[in-house]
Amino acid sequence: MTATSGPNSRATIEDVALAASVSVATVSRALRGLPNVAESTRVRVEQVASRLNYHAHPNASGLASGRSLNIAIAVPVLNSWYFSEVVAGAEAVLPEAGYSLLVTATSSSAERSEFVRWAAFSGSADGVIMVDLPLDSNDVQLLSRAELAVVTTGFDCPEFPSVVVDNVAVGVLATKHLIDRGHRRIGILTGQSEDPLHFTVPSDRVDGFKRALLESGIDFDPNLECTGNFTTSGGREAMGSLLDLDESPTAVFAMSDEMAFGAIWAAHDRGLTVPGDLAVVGVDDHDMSEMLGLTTVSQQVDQHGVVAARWLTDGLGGATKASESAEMNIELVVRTTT
Amino acid sequence: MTATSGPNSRATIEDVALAASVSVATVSRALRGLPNVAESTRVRVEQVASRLNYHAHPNASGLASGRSLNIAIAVPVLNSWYFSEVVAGAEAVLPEAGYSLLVTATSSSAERSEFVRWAAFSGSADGVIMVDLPLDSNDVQLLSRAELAVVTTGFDCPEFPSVVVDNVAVGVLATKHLIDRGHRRIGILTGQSEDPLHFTVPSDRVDGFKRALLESGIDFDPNLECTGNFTTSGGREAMGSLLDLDESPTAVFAMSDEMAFGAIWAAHDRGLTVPGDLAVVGVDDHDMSEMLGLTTVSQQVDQHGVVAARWLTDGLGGATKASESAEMNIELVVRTTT
DNA sequence: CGACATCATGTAAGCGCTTTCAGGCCACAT
DNA sequence: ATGTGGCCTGAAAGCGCTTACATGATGTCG
Repeated sequence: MTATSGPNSRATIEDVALAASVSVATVSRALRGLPNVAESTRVRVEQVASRLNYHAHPNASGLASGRSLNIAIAVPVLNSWYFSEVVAGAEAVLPEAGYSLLVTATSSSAERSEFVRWAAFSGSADGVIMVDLPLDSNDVQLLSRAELAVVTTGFDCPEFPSVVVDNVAVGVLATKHLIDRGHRRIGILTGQSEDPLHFTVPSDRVDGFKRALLESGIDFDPNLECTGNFTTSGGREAMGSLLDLDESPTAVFAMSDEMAFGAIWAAHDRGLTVPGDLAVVGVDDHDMSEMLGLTTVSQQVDQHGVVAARWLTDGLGGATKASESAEMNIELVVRTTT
Repeated sequence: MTATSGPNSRATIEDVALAASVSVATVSRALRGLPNVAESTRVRVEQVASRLNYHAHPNASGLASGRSLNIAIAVPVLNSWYFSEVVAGAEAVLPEAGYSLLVTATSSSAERSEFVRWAAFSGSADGVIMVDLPLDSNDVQLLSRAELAVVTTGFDCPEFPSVVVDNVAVGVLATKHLIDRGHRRIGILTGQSEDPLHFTVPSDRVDGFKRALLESGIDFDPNLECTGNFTTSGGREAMGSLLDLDESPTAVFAMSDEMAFGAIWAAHDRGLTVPGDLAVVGVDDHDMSEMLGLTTVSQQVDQHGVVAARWLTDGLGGATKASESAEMNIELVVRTTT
């Protein structure tokens, strides 16, 4: 049909220009809504482009303009409820701004650094969202030097805008709730004990836990702290070991709903009732929490992704803001496990 | 440091060439492991490249070579256990082959078509994985014409290699198990009743269900079929309506674990015990299924993503196979809900 | 010892866009 | 008429790579 190509090969801007009897420059301007194009010309070009199924080749336009129209998101793992919510949130808003989402899982510190180098030097993405992957100073340096927009989620990074939650407040809220219910011997299920990534969420929540105890005059008992790795099975094991203690807790603060599920499971394993023998409060408001009646500190996780992505696209659009940080809301949802 | 650029801007192949005292062509060849490069030269180039933090600009190399080194994956939604497993599986193997993953959620038929057009004409990706998104003939045509590798997952597409499960067998397996346990009045929780996408998984599983009943001489009762939309809350509602029937079922086949969770919930709502008053079998082997003791037909979902991705990268690597289809294993995992 | 592969390297022509720069055209004021 | 400015458009120079193709330097063999 067209002068230079059959229907099989992709139409180029030149095909469109030829068919519309204008120059490639005009096609480029018309299709991108740039000013200084006569309305009649624009319409004609758009019609031809659509007829030819023309899509600008991203590599070519990216090379010429220096922009890739990609946003890269890095998460520790993909197949976990929390991270897939964040990714889904980001994915939901990026297309509106014309961006695509490159997804990478970086489970180790080495992989994270490799990702940072790639993001900083390859030009694959115009912006980066780091989810729960604290950056070391080298990472920060590389990312700052690159002409790259960066937003972090789940941890505060002074150098970049961050989407965060007040995790101390999360710990306080959950723990106070248990104390209000009359509990004095309260266990806590944390994330990793030793964290090579220096992820502060667990320690902040522990701090909140301790603060709430302190304010109520309850001594913190280190024996009641146990690591559940943020997983259901980890929570089950951790809770199991707490329940097998001579003086086992009557309530537990699990710092993720998944660990809370494991805690409930461990209680059932031992014939204990929830909340009769063990009260449980989690964090997240996981899809399954309502069904299980789990009391939890809700954070709208997908919104973390949405906010991070918006921040990036807005910044890229021009209004590059200084590094602020957005604090997301939390809310105690009381159900039947407390 | 280098001749043409400070440490802030990305190093180009020319910087490397200059620093290594060779031509850009040699750098290109050396770094990509092409033949006809002296070993000493290759080593030197690699050292310089590494020192300069050089990464080939993907847009530039993509434009020149016609390859993008991206794989695009499209799923109906991202924040669902099933799809995040598939995506995670694909993401896990692509980096090995040098590919990045572009993730898109296309919840409607219009979005799916838009994705197909984009994939076929933009050149953003060298390959595409369509997950549970049946293609219409127009989609197939566009994708075939584009020089694009395509793999489908979750449905059989004669034109492209497909990663599938024998869903009739799934239905038979689950239903027979319930019949073997002595149940005669068995309900079924299906996906959407009307599916604009022509997604055959639900109907195949219903077929298996009916076949198993037939083989045991049990009449199929349409009143016992209800739609749960593959979600926990949908399953709860659907199961609720079945349990409120005059002649309610003593067992139910939920065609996803999430709906099965909802079914268990609905039983608890009414003070019924599982499996005493209601036996439940699901499909998937969701992370949470073990904890809830759910009997289920397991399919290694993440492997679907792995197989699809490998197929793509292998094919792209040269050995482009004809459109075969890989049938993934299923297995009944008996736990305490039956 | 000259002819001819063989290997290592360089030269240069694009890949399909964006963007700067330089007109051409027309309306309007002078 | 002449000048002036505002619009619209086209020509052309890259963006940073890959990849024929050309070239020189070796080595091999009759």
